[in-house]
Amino acid sequence: MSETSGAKRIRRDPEVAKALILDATETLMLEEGYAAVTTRAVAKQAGLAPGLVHYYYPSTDDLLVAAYRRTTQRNLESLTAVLSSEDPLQAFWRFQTDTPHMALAVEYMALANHRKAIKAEIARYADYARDLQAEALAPAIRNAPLDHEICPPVCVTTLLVSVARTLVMEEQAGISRGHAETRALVRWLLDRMTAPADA
Amino acid sequence: MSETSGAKRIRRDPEVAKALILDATETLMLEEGYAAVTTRAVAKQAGLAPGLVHYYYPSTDDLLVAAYRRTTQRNLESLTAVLSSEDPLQAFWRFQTDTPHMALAVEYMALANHRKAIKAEIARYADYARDLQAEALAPAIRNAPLDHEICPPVCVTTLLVSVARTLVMEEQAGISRGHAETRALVRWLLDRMTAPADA
DNA sequence: GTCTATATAATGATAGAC
DNA sequence: GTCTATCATTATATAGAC
Repeated sequence: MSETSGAKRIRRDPEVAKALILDATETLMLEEGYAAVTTRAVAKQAGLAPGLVHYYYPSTDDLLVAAYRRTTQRNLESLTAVLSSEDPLQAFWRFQTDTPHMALAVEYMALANHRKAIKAEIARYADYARDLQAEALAPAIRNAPLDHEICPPVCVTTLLVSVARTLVMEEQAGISRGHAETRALVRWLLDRMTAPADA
Repeated sequence: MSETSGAKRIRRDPEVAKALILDATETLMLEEGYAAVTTRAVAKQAGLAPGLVHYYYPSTDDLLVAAYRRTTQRNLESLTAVLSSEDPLQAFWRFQTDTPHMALAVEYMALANHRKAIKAEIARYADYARDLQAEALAPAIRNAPLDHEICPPVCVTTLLVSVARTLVMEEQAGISRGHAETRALVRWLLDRMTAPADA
């Protein structure tokens, strides 16, 4: 079929085209899951020709790794802002329970289990980020309900991320039992922990 | 190609064939993720012809729902055993941190986000199970470190499941930072909670 | 740099032989 | 009940025109 169905050829800055492709990849991962990230779907979502996706990202793994790295970069910037805010612990909780952010993180985690190229990338960043978070949040934990020996800062961040991840994952899956109570508990604990250390 | 490459036709009890198919589905989900559950892969794993899978489970959704229901049935039996054991809270934690069990649960959760037929099934069971767990574990929480008002039983089970899920998910993805400390903390808390109510 | 066209492989699902 | 053969669809990836 050689009917002139095609779109016009638009000359773009390579960085613009790549950004369009990565944006589309992210949208698809969020809305339909990582399995929906196919050459065609990405191209369609981005309004580009399928071939162009392969031009910039030869294989699907290349595309996914590039998308993950950009997300990581952005997350580190958000994290820096969070940790330098007035109430870092509360800001950290808000950041982790932000649905788009955490939902995307969950997709990448699921992806890590099944794409080796991504797995190494994810593990490296996750371990690094947890250390960074624990170190930076430590000063904000002024009034811990548990002894520092039994509950060091890395436990606090691990627990917060665990609960935030579960709340977001389950909400997306239509599960809500216990969520209101758990959110209330975390709010209560964070309020206590961030209160002046004299209660 | 009509070379006689084929396997012999073995007459089985339908229940046996179905069990083989569901076993293969579970194995694939655990080892390669839900995306690896294709008609052909399941048939190969089960040592059966691809056509037979569709004979029992016309569509892939039918297969996945059947597999999920069998898993659910087994989980409820395990849960009953856990809750009637000597130390239900500790047994519950061991059950939730059992890697194959939790890894499979995580795959189904990921699946729920992208297959509508499964989503309803999962949400229904998850909400039901959480209520069941909270109710049954309540008596075992003899010495809670936090007030019952701010941390009711449903919070305890939600938190335990959240942390167990994260530990298993992350370990599978090659992430380990903070895990040892968090496991130690949970052990410490569970020991306190299950101690005689007089400390 | 961008598009169309196509080679190749894998998928879900069905028809029909045994 | 089980298997083989096959169709229609969709995937990754590449070649080449513009």
